[in-house]
Amino acid sequence: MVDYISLLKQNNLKATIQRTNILKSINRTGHITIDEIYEELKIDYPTLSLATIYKNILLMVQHGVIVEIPISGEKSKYEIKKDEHIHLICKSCGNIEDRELSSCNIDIEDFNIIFKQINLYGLCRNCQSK
Amino acid sequence: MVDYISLLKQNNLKATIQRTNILKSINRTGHITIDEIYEELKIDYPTLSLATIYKNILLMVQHGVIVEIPISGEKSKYEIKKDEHIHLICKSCGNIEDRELSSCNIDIEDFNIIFKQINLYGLCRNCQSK
DNA sequence: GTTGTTAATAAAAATTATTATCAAAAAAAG
DNA sequence: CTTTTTTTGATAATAATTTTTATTAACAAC
Ligand SMILES: [Mn+2]
Ligand SMILES: [Mn+2]
Ligand SMILES: [Zn+2]
Ligand SMILES: [Zn+2]
Repeated sequence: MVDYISLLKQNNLKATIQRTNILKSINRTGHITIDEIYEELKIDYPTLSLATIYKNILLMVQHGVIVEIPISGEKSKYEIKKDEHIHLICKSCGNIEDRELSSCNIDIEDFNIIFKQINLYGLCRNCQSK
Repeated sequence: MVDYISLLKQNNLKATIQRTNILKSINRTGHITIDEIYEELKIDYPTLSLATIYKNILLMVQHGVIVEIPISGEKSKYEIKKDEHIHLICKSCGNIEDRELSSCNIDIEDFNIIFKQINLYGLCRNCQSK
């Protein structure tokens, strides 16, 4: 279990109940859209405003707590910031799986890389056997 | 110079003046947003409708003429579909540069890759020396 | 405990982005 | 040339996102 309060404080953000709940949703699913967070949280927390989620997602991205994963043809998903890794995105079931970045050696000249975003689209193991 | 008429026909799309102009904009800039296409084309072609651009961009993506490049924190750009390559995206000047995919060896098990999307964010040569 | 100060939230409004509708124009087929 | 099909432009409708405003929560000073 992750300590969202410390995580937020480490990144100079106050640990409000809204923020910790957003992080809980993100962490539970691994990768999730803003709409999905809203749908999920408003069950237990009906007064929560969608605008608050947008605002806090943006804030937490800016403060490096979470990262955006833009996806071709659909809405961005968000995940807790962690060691760099790549995404295997299944075109059939939509599942997103994390994999080691080490399976991908990159050698670029004349460019100072700050961060990498590697999405591989295809069929997951499950969907291959159907 | 690219033959947009053949390109469209090869992909079972009729070569309208709107479509060839959209492709011309995309090709001239390499990578461009929908808004930028509209701003650019309406100078020479004031009656062109933004809805027509949205409609044709979607259609040309579906027919494999162009591809969407989703980018963290900003609007998607589009480019002519060509051999797979990676993108070097400068966080300072915003420039997008194509590079060979060969500089990146990928070795994944249990996943059937259909296509790859590799964006490297950082500083381009120009912006490094500032 | 009350006040003042600040920050965060919820609700509402405004703005922006995207998609749908449909008549007119253009292109293709016959 | 006439009919049929496709595409476009204009506009309306919807959806997504941002901004504004009013309310509430937190908390230290009095
Ligand atoms: Mn991930
Ligand atoms: Mn490119
Ligand atoms: Zn799958
Ligand atoms: Zn640059």
